[in-house]
Amino acid sequence: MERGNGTRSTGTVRYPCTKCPLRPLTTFREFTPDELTFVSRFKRGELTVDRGATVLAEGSSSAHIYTVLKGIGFRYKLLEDGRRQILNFVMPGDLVGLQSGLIGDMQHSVEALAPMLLCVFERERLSELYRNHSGLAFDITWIAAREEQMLDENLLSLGRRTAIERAAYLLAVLAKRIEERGGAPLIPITQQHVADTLGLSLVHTNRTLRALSQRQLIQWREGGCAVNDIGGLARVAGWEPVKEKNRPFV
Amino acid sequence: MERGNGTRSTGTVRYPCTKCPLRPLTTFREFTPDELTFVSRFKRGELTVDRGATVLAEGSSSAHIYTVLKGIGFRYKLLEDGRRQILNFVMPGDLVGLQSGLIGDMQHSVEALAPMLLCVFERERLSELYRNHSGLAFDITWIAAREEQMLDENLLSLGRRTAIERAAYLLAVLAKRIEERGGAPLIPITQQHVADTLGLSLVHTNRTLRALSQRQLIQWREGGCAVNDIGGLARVAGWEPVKEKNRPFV
DNA sequence: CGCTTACTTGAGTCTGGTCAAACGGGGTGG
DNA sequence: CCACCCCGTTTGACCAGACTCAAGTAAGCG
Repeated sequence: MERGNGTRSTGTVRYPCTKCPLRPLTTFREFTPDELTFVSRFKRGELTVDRGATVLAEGSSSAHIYTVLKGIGFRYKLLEDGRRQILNFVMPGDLVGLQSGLIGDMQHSVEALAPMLLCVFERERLSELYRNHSGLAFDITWIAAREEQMLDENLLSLGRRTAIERAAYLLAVLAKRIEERGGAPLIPITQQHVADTLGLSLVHTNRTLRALSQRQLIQWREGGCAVNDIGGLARVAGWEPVKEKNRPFV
Repeated sequence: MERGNGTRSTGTVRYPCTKCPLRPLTTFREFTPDELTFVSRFKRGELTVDRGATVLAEGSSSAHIYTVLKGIGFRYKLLEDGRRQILNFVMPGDLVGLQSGLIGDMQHSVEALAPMLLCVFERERLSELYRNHSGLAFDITWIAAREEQMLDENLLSLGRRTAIERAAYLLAVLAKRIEERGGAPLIPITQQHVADTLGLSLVHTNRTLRALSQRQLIQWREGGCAVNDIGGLARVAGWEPVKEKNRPFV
């Protein structure tokens, strides 16, 4: 049950907000010049996190809030005896640490699945944002509500879908989200991650994934899962993907 | 699989914000006079919903947002074939319909478990709130983040807890939330609701609840579940209840 | 009194869990 | 260069927790 600790470093700012790698993507909305100026000052630095390293740990209360610029991570919780549940995955445009930023301390941990680059904001200045840029404040709430929707979907999955439906749903969603962000069609995940997301054992997860492979819907490779047919997966899961557009981000 | 449709009526305003039944509870924070004035104007009416009636339906896009004043409801989603998953319960102080208010349409339904009284706000005026009362805007985000935390816990439960742990966790949380709001120590729930929350079959839920009864932790009565020992349930679940204080609400 | 709703209980089945072992690729130290 | 090890994946055999089907009970109601 070894979980690496890797590197976690704050380097120089390589991406000023004016060159934010998110803005070109059609998934995301535009900023007004005014907002852009504010956000530029709001940003305090960048954080790089290696695969397997921890971004935020349960119980800690970070002074920062992050926006994912690159890479993929996952949020998870542990039970006393080590059972792990992955709650959701975070991708470019998602906020990390909002819960601790607002309520106090983190009730979950975040770990990088693929090398991540995060934009750092100071939690202290959040109220300033709320006071002076209600549009951005609105966006933050929007993002929180969107996360809530995803969690709702995940709960439906865990509670009422069969193993193969769950797996199909998970991979379809991940592939879609990666695709929307212009990423390669390879989900950098191990079967242990899938198991901990779906609430299944590793062995049964493996058999379930093989079943999906045999139906030509996915291929398992070194380094992750290649999705051949998002629509096919969605059909297995009984789920209808909806393309997301003009999503806000900060 | 019959699910009643009941009554859903908008009556006169019985509780002006100055006499809001939530404010006396220690769980909730105080308003500033300024905020109180604004919220009073923000409130557009009250909505009464019978037990079993629908507050909001999946797919609809309501022009309103609600705060629960009295009663208990639950949010749920359905799969094509009728499988139902209860996502969470809403209680006094919780916001209902925020997702549709921000993002567009509801991705889940809300039904009353015990007769509900809700405070009605217009979605249109939300941006006004964000512009002029950043404190309240902050609170709304706080509430959304808190809901996220609860969903995280529920996911952990569904994914990694055993049947009896899940049941104990659910009942402990519900009892605690009801208690904090000054309610009677009786959860007005049927075993079918419990089953649909825990992702279990009705039969297995029944056996699991009997096990909790035999351990003297709960008693099942006509009308719901009486919790004898929240701490005991929490211990079974491997969960630590944390008392919530000064929770914001709108 | 018959009907419905909610809870119980029994019996047999099956999905998914556990234990155990093996395989294959990549890295490392001898 | 090879032996060894580690990690992630794969497979088999067996077990158990949870599901389904079926039937029965008890309380509430028109």
